[in-house]
Amino acid sequence: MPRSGEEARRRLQQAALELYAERGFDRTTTAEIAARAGVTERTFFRHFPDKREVLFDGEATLRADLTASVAEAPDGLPPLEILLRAFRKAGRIVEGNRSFAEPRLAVIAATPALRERDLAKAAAMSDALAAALRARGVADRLAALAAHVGWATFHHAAGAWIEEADRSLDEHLDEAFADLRALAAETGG
Amino acid sequence: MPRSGEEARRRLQQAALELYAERGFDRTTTAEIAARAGVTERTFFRHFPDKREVLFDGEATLRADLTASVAEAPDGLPPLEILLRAFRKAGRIVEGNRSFAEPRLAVIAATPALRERDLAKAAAMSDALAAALRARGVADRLAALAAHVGWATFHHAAGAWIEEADRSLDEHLDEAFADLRALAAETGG
DNA sequence: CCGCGTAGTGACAGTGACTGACGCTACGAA
DNA sequence: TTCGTAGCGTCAGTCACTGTCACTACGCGG
Repeated sequence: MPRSGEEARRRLQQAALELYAERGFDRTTTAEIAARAGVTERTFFRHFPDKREVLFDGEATLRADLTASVAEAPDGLPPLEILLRAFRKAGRIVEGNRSFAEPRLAVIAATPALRERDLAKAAAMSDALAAALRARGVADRLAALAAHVGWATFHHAAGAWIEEADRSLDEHLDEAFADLRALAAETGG
Repeated sequence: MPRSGEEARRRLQQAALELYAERGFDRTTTAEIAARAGVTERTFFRHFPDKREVLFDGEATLRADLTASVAEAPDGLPPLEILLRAFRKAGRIVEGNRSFAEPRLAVIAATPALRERDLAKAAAMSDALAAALRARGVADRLAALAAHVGWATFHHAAGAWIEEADRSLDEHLDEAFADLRALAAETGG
């Protein structure tokens, strides 16, 4: 069949997303995904380590992009501002994949096993962002906290963007970070 | 009353923990766990929904205890203070299970699949604590934030308590929450 | 134009997690 | 004693995932 393995990879992702959305994650077999993509089950596992990972393929690239942005940010900015700029830049790529991101989020929300994987990815992302901040001289615990809260805020903004189609991801990002600042300004009680 | 299948359940947990620690999680089969516990593999899955869950059996009880403590706390206390008191009370039970908790943490830290489950349990715990706080009238987003941060702090204190045997869990809890207050008092940078 | 290495794949066998169904047995209540 | 039932054993089956080998289409140097 086709010489480029990248082609089969994309077909597998598309087929998996469709089937997960149609029948649900648990009632979809990897053999069915492979069949719809026009390959064998064995090829599925050559491209993806397991049945869940097929929905999280972009995470490694996104993580690399974000940490690179953090590293390149101008000096003198507070941690959350550095992160917001990185999110805005990466958001352009995310915004182009809306037709994939939308059903993807719905499927993840409906499947405990996928929510679990999503949490693990979020943790890995937080760790990577914290390391990138520390490399810029941000204090240890502050870097961890900023990375954690920052990613959670991005995650939240992305969800809001999916639900509210007519506004841009940037708008949702700005709003979410504004909410965060307001929340932090409250003196608790 | 049931014909004490609770006995088999405890033997299964003990056997699983031992085998995971000896050979590692991936190289332990559920059949081996069952054999060491003196039952069949089928019985393992009657007590636990999957191979991971056998290490997280106390979580539901702990969650119930904590949310009950939150509900019963006196009025007028700030959210984090309510949580700290709940953690102290629940900590007494945790402290009695040190011989189980110690190898358990080591195995979880060494196994990606178990770390994933651990994150999911933490998320469930945060949600439950946030709901308990909201039931007391704590504002929506503040409840979520306090629950999240509070549980993370408890988790951290429990880890420190495992590593440093000679000090009590209460001491570690107080120290962790003191650190948290200091961190919050810093005006960023 | 011709071998020749290699990346992507198909085919097949095998392991192990997990499920459903059925029957047995010990215990407790009537 | 009898009967209901909870816990368990046994067996068969599905499906996620892995190791291995052979094949085929290209890419490259000759």
